[in-house]
Amino acid sequence: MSDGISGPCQIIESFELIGSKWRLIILNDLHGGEKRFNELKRSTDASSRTLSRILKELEESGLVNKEVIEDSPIATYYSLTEKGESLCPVFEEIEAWADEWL
Amino acid sequence: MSDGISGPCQIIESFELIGSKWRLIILNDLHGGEKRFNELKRSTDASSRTLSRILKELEESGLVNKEVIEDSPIATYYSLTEKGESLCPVFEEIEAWADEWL
DNA sequence: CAGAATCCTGGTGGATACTG
DNA sequence: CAGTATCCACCAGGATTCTG
Repeated sequence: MSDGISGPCQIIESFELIGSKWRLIILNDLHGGEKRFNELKRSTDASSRTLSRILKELEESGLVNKEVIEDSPIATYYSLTEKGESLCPVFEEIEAWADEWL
Repeated sequence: MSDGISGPCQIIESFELIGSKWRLIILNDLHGGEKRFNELKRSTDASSRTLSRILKELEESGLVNKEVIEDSPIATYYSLTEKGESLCPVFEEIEAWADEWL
C-alpha cells in the first residue's frame, strides 16, 4: 500500500494507548482472565507504584475493568473490557509477525 | 512467564522494536516509499538528533534499509526492508481496531 | 545534505515505606 | 490486600550548534 494511509495519527494514537512495555505486559496478562492486584504484581514483576499507575491508565482508556469487593481484606479484580478484548487480533498479528521474523 | 497465550514475551519483544511513537511514525512514513533524511525530518517533524537515533535503531533491527549515494551533496535514502514491509498487516489490524474503538 | 556533539528538561519507573 | 507517597535515577527527546 503506497500511502493512501489516511490515518497514521490513528496508529500513533493507538500506540499511545497500548504501546508501552507495561501496558502490553498487563493487557497480555489479563487475556488469561481476571486477576487481582497482587497477582498481577507477581506475574508481571512490576512495582506497585507502576502497576497501579498503568492500571489506572488502562482503566481510563476503557481497556480494563476494575471490580472491587469490599470484604474483610479488600479484593479487587481486574479484567479486560470488550474494547480490551478486541485487541486480540492485533496481538495475534504481532505474534504472527514475531514468529516469522524474530 | 504467564500462561495461556503462547508468546507474551514475543509481543513485548516486538513492541520493543516497533512500539514507540517515533519508530511508528517513521515506519509508517516509509510505507509511502523511500525517503531521505531531511525529507523524513520535515514530514515527521522530528529533531535531527532523534531522527538519526531512531533510524539507526530501526536499521539495526533490520526494519529499515539505508542507501548512501556519495555525490557532491551526499544523499541517503531510507526504505523499509522486507521485514519492515511485513509489518503492514499489523498496522492494518491496529487501524481496524482504531476505526472501531477510537 | 546528513548527521554528530552538547546541553538541558520532563517523564517513566524502581525501591522503599506507609495507610485503610 | 490494594494501593499511595516520597525520593531518586535514568533516558527519551527538544533545541541548538557544528562538520564532512
